[in-house]
Amino acid sequence: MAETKRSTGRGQRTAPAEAGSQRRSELLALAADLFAERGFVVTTVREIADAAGILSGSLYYHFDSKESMVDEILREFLDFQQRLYDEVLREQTDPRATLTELVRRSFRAMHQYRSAVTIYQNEAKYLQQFERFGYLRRAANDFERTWIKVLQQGQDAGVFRADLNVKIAYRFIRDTVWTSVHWYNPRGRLNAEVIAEQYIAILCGGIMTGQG
Amino acid sequence: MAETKRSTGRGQRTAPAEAGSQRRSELLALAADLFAERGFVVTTVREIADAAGILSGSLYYHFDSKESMVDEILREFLDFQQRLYDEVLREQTDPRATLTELVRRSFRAMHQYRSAVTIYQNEAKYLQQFERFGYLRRAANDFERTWIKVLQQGQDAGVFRADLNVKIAYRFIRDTVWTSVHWYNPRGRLNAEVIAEQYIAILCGGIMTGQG
Amino acid sequence: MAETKRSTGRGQRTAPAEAGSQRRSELLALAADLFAERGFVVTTVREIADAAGILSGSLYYHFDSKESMVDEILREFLDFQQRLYDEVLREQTDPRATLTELVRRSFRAMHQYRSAVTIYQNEAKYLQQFERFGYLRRAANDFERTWIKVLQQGQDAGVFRADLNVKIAYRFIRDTVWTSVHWYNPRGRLNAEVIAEQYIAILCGGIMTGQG
Amino acid sequence: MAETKRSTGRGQRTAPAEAGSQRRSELLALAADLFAERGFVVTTVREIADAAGILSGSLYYHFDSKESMVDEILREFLDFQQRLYDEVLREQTDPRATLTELVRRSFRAMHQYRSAVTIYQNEAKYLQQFERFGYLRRAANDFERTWIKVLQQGQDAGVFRADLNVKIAYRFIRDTVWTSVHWYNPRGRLNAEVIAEQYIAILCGGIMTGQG
DNA sequence: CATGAATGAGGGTTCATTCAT
DNA sequence: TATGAATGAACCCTCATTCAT
Repeated sequence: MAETKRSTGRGQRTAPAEAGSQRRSELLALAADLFAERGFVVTTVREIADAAGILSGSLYYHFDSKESMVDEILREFLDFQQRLYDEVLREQTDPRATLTELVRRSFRAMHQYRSAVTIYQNEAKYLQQFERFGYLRRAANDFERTWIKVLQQGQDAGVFRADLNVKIAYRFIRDTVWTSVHWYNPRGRLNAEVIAEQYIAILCGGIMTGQG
Repeated sequence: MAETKRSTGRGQRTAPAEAGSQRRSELLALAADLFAERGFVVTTVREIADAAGILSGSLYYHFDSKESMVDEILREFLDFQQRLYDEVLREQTDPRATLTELVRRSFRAMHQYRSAVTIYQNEAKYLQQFERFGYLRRAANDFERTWIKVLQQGQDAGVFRADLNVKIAYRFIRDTVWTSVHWYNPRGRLNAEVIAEQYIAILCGGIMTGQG
Repeated sequence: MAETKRSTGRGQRTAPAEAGSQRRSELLALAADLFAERGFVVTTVREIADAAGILSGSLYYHFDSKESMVDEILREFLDFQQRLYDEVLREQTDPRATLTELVRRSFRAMHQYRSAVTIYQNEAKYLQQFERFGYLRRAANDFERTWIKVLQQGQDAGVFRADLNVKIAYRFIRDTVWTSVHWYNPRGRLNAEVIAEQYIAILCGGIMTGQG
Repeated sequence: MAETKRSTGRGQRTAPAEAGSQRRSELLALAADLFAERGFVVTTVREIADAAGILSGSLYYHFDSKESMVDEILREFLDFQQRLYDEVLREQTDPRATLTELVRRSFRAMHQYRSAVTIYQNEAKYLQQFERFGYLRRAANDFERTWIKVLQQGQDAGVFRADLNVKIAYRFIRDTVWTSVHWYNPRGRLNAEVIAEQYIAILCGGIMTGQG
């Protein structure tokens, strides 16, 4: 029953175990991998529990809901991402350096938070429809503003081509960079740094030699 | 779903209604829009039926299963895409022209088969795990071979930069082009042609002016 | 998941079968008996389904939730009760006659809506805590006002003893009358009419001044 | 609950802590309040533990089960009630005095064992179905016999009206008196004594022949 | 072509209870 | 005495699918 079930109006019932617990982190990592690999909706709490070697009900000792698991996974990544962007913007002033550095660090983030990034890519649209995940949209908007500002400044400074629509260029870069998480293999030959440099090369100079 | 859920193994009863029927196409279009908008797993047959103004059970007069609906949707798009690529390869010989034409027509396909493309982007990985959808993987491989060949030929001919890893370049282009379906608005200011040309511009020449 | 489960924001999803259906009424009667006999919380949807000879999931073709079943059961009874009271107030003007008639018809209602009355007695307090059932409190207040007005008028007219606190008297009567549903046996020797007359006898002999 | 849910049949391990312990009583009082306020089934052991500032598992050091908590609560009240009735019957011989005294002391008991009385009213029917609580039925029967005897004696003596069915009259009184616990507010204006006297007034005025 | 009613498997979640520490 | 983590059974509900009419 939607209504008569939970909302007894008694207390908050925050996540049972403290937010910092060891076990929590382990379980969260497991869940993140499954959500990334198979999809949030399709992954069952029983699968997560199986992966952890416990029963599904036991997960609820640590978490309020399956929902709150993704929530925690995504928030952590988004916070990290936010700090990372802030850092770059503080350190760099040159538009080109800023842009390449944003790309480089995005790839590094992708390497570090691989599952979270995948989940973000795949599930954000679905999750956004629920109030609880409104922050996903806000974060996306913040990131967009950051990139667009850099691109605009570079264009104004004559560093980036004037014939480019910054909005399109932004999407071009964003999609290109972040979608790679879908095939990026952290243990493969093509590590994050290599890919980043290749992407930067194409972005900055295109694929043509100039003599086509 | 016969395969993804029940897997009764009872063999494929042919779809009750003729494959070409009018009503079928309408229902398929409705389903495609919902699958694209909300996701295949999350879209219920009842939602599709609601959209069509009938009851969910009635859908089974037209289709074997929810599964067979996506199947049909994806096959149609993939066939189209195949023909389109064949065409380009027949018409063009110049690597640069081939590449730009592939991009251009991809955008055109995206415009025409918007829902199908979205579904393909979002659900292929999920659907591939079922035998019935093995052709998705095969199609992806075919497309990859096509692009890679073009890129390789261009690189061999000195038209495309030699320092690029063709595999990475391929993925770069593929992701960049096809992911745009997620935000492409067929009724927006930025129509498919405009975006295509901007993408081609970035791809070929990069975003730098050369004086950065 | 509380949030990601239902609220897709698509359409109302009103009770699947029309409100007036035959089968609905049968199922509702079954549910009412169980809710009355065993308690709302303790009665499982499987028990209801078992009683109806179907599977628990099938109940959801007819009803949105277990909650909506009680809702319907209670509303129907409350509406009836409301009409019944209105009728008495329209027909009678003499306080004593009004009061005895209210008692008589309450017993008749109890006979007719036995399960619903029991559910109301037992579960109202629990259900009221949920917004959806706010009308239970409102109905109770309405009924209270009706009785209190009658008692007050009778007291003002010198028909009812002046030393009685009307509020206490009201509760006395209400509890005495309605609680009897807990032991009333519709097929027993003591039928509703007999009990009603006895109760009226006790009540009137008690609250009358002797000169009514 | 060992019996109501698990029924492991493993026999009653004696409660870990001494039956008379201080902490036990505190916990029991807390539990009683919650059981009375929210209902036995609906109250979770976690809620009780929360109220006590400990974890739910810790309750099991003090008590065998949730079941054994109500058990203890109800037994204590029932014992008290039994002694109280015995007392009245020893002290009084006049039917009218006996009856009014029974009412008076019932209200006093209600005041003192408010939560226990509420629980008894609300949950006896549910709990009786479990063997362990068979004594609830026996106690109810004992009480009934007591009242009926008094009523019968009064009727035989010509003190109570002859046209009353003693069984109905008993139920009338019992329900009227005990149900008031549902709205009785120990800190309200209408204290137990006031209500008792009003109830006695109504009752006696009604059931007396006038020549008592 | 469509309805109405059902199936049956599974999903997320709850909760009394256990037990090693 | 209490904690922390888990168990396991049950619960409400969803949904693709079936089928007689």
